[in-house]
Amino acid sequence: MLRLNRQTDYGIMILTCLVREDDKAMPPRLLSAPEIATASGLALPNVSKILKALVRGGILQSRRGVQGGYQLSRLPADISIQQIITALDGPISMTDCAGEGPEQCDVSSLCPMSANWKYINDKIVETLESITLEQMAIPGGVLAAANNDSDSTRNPEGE
Amino acid sequence: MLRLNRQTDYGIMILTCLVREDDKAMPPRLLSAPEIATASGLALPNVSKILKALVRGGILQSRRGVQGGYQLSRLPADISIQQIITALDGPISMTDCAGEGPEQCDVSSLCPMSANWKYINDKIVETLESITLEQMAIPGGVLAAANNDSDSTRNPEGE
DNA sequence: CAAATCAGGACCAAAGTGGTCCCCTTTTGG
DNA sequence: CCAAAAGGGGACCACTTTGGTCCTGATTTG
Repeated sequence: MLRLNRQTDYGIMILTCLVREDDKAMPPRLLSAPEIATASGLALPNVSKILKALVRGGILQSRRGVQGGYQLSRLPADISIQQIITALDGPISMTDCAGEGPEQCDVSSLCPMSANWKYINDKIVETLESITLEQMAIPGGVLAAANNDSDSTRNPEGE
Repeated sequence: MLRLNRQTDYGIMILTCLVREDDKAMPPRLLSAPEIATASGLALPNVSKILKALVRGGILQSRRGVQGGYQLSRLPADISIQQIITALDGPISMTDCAGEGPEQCDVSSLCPMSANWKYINDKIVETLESITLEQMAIPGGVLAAANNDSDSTRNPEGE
């Protein structure tokens, strides 16, 4: 089915919640895990686990202690879906052939597909890299961006 | 990791073997499961399972009985990677949101992402639909096709 | 009728995923 | 200086999925 795992799905949902919260409170403040759990409607332990992974992946910044919490480490327009998927699900690699490492197929003599898989993999990464969290956070945002600017993948100053 | 399962990987490998065998024996003959297992270097029971699924998915045709076997049901240029993946791994659907059925997110009120996911999903299906088995069967075939036919080529210095 | 061959599905071990919990460190404020 | 509020890092386990094999039945040929 080529499905990304539920943690990743939730993670993107959580991040879109953060974007909307930031829009509300313009001097963006830190949100604690319990607050984010409430806002997203998900269970706290799970939300907490996902938030930690997003920090490790460089998507979020955190502060400990009383009044601590999480915030985006970059503008929503500078965070791609690809980066989020990589943070929560590891690097995209459709097959072993398509991966980065030295893990060759053991049947590489029979397999002329390696370069082809790499190309396909790159194409998909490219697609996911071109979608930003900012677009994802508004209904129809991805489609609108695709219509407005069908050539270049990123627009300099959003909206 | 967004990886397709091993059956699918093997399936595509098997099909590229079939393409090459067809090229050898120009009046394309039926190949039995044991022959295909030998040609592909995979274990017979597993190859057999995959071949059956490919028949069910309309990629292969089969004939039973003595001298029976399998052959492609269309020309390699008319079989897309997308069709093969669908036959072996079900329809592509990155998230529940992106699926076809009436399976709405239960939190759809909080979730403006549904249309966005569908768009992303379509984009990936489109990519995989544009790659043919014929291209996949020759080393560098996909890249060559992409260079020749630059319908929507991205920046060459993209990397 | 026997042999070859595909069809369908049962079955099980192994791996992966999802979700929760625990204990530790950091920070703030009385 | 200590207690409370928060995040950090894993361990842990139940559940599902996947990978692979095998068995039984249906077709076809000679």
